Amino acid sequence: MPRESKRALRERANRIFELLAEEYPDAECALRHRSPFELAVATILSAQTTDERVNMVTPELFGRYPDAHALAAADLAEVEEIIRSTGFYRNKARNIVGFAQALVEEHGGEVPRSMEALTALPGVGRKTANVILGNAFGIDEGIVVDTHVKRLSRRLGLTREENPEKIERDLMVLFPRERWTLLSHLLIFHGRRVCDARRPRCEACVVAGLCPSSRV
DNA sequence: ATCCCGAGGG
DNA sequence: CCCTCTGGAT
Repeated sequence: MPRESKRALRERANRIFELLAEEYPDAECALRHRSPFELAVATILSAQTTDERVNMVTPELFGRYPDAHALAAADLAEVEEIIRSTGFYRNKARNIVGFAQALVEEHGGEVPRSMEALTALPGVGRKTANVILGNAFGIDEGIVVDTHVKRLSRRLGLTREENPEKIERDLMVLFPRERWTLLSHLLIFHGRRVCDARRPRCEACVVAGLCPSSRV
């Protein structure tokens, strides 16, 4: 069995992207809020939880603290109480209030638009910054390689690498830049709902026909 | 029992 | 590099 050509691989990869985008039309806006501020805060809260859980607390959170100035002056204990169900709530409360304070003090209350400025802010690492840049500003800086993206990329035969940075490079070559951000969301959605670590449900998978690991 | 759209700190 | 922080889903 001959190895798949680069061209064939790229075509298969982008066909997978299109099928997943069709399957999960709301993947890109699951965390999209009214302003970059809301999106950034919601993204910080989303660490180690689901979008659904974050979306349950954001109405109350942004009802009380509609902008960076309000959140910067918030009472920590109150914020903790509101976001409790998202997990890591003490860290996250400290982070989003500190984030708001940094926005006010260093960026005039606005969310900055560069990877460097974002990752300098409390609670924002590379992954969170990537999501903020992609969803709030349409800037595709890179691909977030979390455990889902890693697992699915390998199962789908998009990479043979193990190292997340090498996986990211392979994916960046395979997909046009304007698909980088959405790709992460699609693989994460699919990883949670269908292609999980324990028992992948190939019979319910829309890209099973394009997947070398599929059992069907 | 185990895993998760992570970041910060020792 | 390894640890901690948390709740919820499965």
